[in-house]
Amino acid sequence: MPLPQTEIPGRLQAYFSERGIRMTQQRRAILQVMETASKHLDAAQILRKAKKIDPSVDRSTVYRTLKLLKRNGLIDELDLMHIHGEGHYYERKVNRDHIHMACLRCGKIMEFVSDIFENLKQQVEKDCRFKIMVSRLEIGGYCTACRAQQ
Amino acid sequence: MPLPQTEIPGRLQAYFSERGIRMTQQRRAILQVMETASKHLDAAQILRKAKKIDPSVDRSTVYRTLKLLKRNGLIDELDLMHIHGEGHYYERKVNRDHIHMACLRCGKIMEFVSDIFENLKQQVEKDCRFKIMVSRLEIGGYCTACRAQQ
DNA sequence: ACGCTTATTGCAATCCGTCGCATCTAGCAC
DNA sequence: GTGCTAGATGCGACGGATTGCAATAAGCGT
Ligand SMILES: [Mn+2]
Ligand SMILES: [Mn+2]
Ligand SMILES: [Zn+2]
Ligand SMILES: [Zn+2]
Repeated sequence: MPLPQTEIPGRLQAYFSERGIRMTQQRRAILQVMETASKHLDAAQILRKAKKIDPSVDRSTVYRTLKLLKRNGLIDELDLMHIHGEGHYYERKVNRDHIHMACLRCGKIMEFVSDIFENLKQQVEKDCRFKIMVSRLEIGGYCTACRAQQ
Repeated sequence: MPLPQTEIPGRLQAYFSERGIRMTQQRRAILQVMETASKHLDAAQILRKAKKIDPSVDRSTVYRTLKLLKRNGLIDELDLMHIHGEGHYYERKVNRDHIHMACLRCGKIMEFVSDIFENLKQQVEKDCRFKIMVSRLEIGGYCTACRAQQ
């Protein structure tokens, strides 16, 4: 216990303690990784980063914690159109939903916020009488640069 | 060779011969499964069904053929919000794109066709100057029935 | 501070998808 | 029909993700 772990708990840790979800050294490490990630980490990257904080973190704990975060709507799970293999990517859920676009040629990932997307979700809730908890729109295609060079 | 295999080739088989893609006994079986599927089969189900038509079909051939079909835009790959495990589901691509909704409580999968979805894709193509090849909108939440019984 | 209870963890076994390689076969030229 | 050749297949090995289980530790009551 080198440092007082309670300072700057971060939003994810705060959510855990509010909800009475048990906090462990391993979870603290994984949460910190997710909090500070610039974006779109896969499980292997998360494990590697978490091990740097707490070397005892095991692969299975990473998966279990990701599942927990997902269940609580704190992270989103993405395929990114499986551009780089079959695995999944994770990112901290932010205020506004965004669309992910993946270029099938150069592999670049782009994000896009759209009011029409919000309208669409409202339509689904109304017309299908379906209460939306999580949504994911992924698009594969060709980015401007790649279209230019054919 | 009990039956003449060339009759009623089906659209997928037709596409293959038009494009000069080699047709094998194993592919014929897998394509037949995809053609006749009512919907949303995972790889294990596809393998089992294909084996009934041609017992020699191997797991790896199923995956390789699914990848081929995907590359050619003939099938869509879905997560269905990972309601039943982490695997993927496959369905024959039809004329109009549709949204998939998965009930987090009863597991029911619903489909929905929406003009607003089409508008949204047009917006992405225009505003992001991105050429869309494939898109996938999946929504998790609660269906009418499950909302009723809370 | 200490002990109790129960959720969480690491580990090993297992399951599922992928890949390299030797063999086989579809499709074509004759 | 026969033989040729590139492409496809089955098989086995591999690597990533999941799960059961015994050991561990978080958090609470005292
Ligand atoms: Mn996926
Ligand atoms: Mn569908
Ligand atoms: Zn690109
Ligand atoms: Zn339901």
